[in-house]
Amino acid sequence: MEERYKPEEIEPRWQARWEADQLYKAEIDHQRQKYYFLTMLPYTSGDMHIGHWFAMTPSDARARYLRMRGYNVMFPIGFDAFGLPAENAAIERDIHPKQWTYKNIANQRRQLRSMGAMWDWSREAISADPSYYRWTQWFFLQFLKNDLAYKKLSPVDWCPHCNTTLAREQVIGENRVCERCKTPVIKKDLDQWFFRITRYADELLDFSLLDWPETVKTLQTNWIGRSEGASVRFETEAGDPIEVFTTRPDTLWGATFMVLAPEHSLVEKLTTDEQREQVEAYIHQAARQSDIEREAVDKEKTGVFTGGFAINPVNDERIPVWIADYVLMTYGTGAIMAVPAHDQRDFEFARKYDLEVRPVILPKGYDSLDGDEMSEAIPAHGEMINSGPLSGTPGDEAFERTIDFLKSKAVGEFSVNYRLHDWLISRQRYWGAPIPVVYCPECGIVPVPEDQLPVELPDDVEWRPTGESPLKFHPTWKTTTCPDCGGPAERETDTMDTFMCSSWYHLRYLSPGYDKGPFDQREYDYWMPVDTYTGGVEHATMHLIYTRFFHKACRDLGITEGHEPMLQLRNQGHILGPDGQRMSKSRGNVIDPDEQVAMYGADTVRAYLMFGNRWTEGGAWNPENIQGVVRWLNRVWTLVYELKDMPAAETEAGIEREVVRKIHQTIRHVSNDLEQFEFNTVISALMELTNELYAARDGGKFGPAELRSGLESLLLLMAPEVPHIAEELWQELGKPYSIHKQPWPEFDPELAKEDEITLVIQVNGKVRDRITVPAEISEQAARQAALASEAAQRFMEGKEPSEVIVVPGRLVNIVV
RNA sequence: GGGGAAGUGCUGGAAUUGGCAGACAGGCGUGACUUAGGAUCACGUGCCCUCGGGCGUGAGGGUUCAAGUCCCUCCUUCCCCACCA
Repeated sequence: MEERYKPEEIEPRWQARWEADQLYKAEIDHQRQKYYFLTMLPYTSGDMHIGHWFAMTPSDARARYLRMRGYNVMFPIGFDAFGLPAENAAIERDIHPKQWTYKNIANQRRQLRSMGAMWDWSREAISADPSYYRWTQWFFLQFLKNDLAYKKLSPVDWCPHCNTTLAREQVIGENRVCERCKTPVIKKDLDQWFFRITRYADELLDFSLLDWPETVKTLQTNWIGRSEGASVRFETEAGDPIEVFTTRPDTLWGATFMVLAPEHSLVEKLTTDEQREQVEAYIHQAARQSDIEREAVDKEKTGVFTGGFAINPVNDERIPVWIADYVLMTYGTGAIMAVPAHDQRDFEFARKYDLEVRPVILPKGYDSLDGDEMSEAIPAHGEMINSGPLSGTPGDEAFERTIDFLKSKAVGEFSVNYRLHDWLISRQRYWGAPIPVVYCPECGIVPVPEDQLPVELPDDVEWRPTGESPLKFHPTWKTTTCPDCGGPAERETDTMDTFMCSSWYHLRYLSPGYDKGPFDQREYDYWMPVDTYTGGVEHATMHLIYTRFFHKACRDLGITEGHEPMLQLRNQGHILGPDGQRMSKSRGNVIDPDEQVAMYGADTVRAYLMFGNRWTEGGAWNPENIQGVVRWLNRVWTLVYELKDMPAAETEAGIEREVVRKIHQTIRHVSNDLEQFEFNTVISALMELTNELYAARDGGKFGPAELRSGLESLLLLMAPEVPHIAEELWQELGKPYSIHKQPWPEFDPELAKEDEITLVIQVNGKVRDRITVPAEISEQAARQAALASEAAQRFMEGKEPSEVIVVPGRLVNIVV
């Protein structure tokens, strides 16, 4: 047996053995407590970089630890394979998206295998496989059947030259031009599919069942953006209702004008002939500008008077109606009542266009307010003034009393508004799951019957850019017959948002080959919900909201059980390039895991990723610091091989006790830190134990038998983090295969206990002395020992202590 | 503008959650050993000092016997969202 540590020799060997033995296959076992450990699946737009390893290998270590603790752990993996980046990359390289994607999958699979993780490959799922997206389509049909999916007109960014929809990232620069042909992009209304996620907005705000990071909960809460207020019906002079949402109904009497979004449907009708030219010019410009460079924080408010007027329902006052781009069609109703005295945006607008500012709230500290004199809006709450019958209402009753007033006059009521919109799932793209619907001139929208799923994506399409959606362009694909009447019909040519595929992949892992449903109920009953989910925080508001919605919607359809799909969530940070910048090919700072594994071995890379940065923080990849891990593993390796040649020796009782103590302290340390996702201190604790074993050996008083037992404990604690070397050395010590089937070492608090401690002696909070005392020292004895300290006495300068604080086992502070 | 996270040696980072600041590593320095290896091993390494000690966790203030940790004000960096009515 070669004695040098050669990871390139041992790692592939053990990986092959583990796989041949199906060591990590997760099967239902009702005798054991299950643990579903999920890590976000990779997207297949290229090769993996070290950031994937940073996300996955610590998760693997924790999953392995739980397995050794006796849990029946499922740790599955798959590929998120549909979507626009794949399609674009394919176009760039002039290769079919499918071919390109599956080529990437093959390489990613190889890369993932080289990690030595405990993936259960028998549960692999790929979202672009027909056997997978058949069920993505099936979920769509369930939503459609139960009124959770609907169609409506919605604007998209459109390139008039390429004649195609553009995704947000394909619209570039301040002038918003098409990334391909540089033509200015326009908005175009298309009939698209939506999911009613807003129906679940309130439930999604409830995180009581979740052990999730506060940051993610806050991000989701803000994203959903619930605000309470009133919905109030204004009317145009012609009698058309203009519905308005306001969080400040108490300021209704101060509404001196209204503002509509330029896209609002009533603009056309309200606009008078004199104003028409100006209004149309503004609308045209706003359509181009509405999304431009929003970073321009203090952008000056602009707008145009329509010439039309509306009636304020609380006082029947006639107020002018303007349009302005600071009112968004996508929030609320696309129309606001403007109260310049109490809203800063309205105030700026009013001053600019010389509109009336009328104070109707008198906050504490003000005797009176004069609209002409004000220099900014006063948003504070307070007593209502100039408010007709409600004048004099105190601030804390203003909201409710106004609502009551609105109800009594039947012009408004309490209302809740959300920032969250319904989920637009239509994509005018090729590389996605086709939406399983046909359009029949006789029967309208007809769902494809479930027994005809999947609606397969054709391979023989022109996927190079032609100005048409590839599915529309296909000569025959969209031509079909109506499932209802049998007449000629056309297929929907849009595909589904790829977030739809990833909203339920954790369910497909349960039974990836199952063909009677999206998952096998037996597997669901045993494994679900996901116990731990790990991945990047960048998914906080998209994927992680969608998957929660998906689960809740499916629960209401009787498909899933429980209220949440993933109980515990932990996010890792990002690994940056050695230059501290985000890794990118153009910067040339990408760290390729293949190269690192070839250079150092997978175990070293794994351990370094855990050791080098805090997992939740990430940081720059430092090519020097990895040497510490290289040396550590070499030292462990050397120590195991040195054992063979060690002369027999008696171990001194004290030494053995010390090592055993260190082992048990390390068990506690490593166990706690793995539970807490604090991987850097896991590795440092293992290094400390290694150093302790070396020190004991070097003392010459540590016999081979004791060293062997110390090493066995060390290897067991190393098994989750560095699985290959642990397995190899475990075998070298003559222990039975596999170390990964061994139970986690038991922690014994008695054995971890220190006999002696260093008692810190402070005078007035400053450390003056340290003495070694028995660990069990009484408070009284500690106090006496401290007062007896010469150093302490010197600093007490003969004064009497006014107070002596004893922290048992730690320190004594003498206050004089 | 709103929200979130974080500021500790030359670097990555520890600190039992209010109790010895700098564990464990990297780097650097000095030395040992050399058939030179991706070496290895030993010792040292926050700053200042009159060698008693003094000062030190972004800045300033506060609470406390005791603050990296708690409170207030401010500064800096990174991330997310952005006219939210």
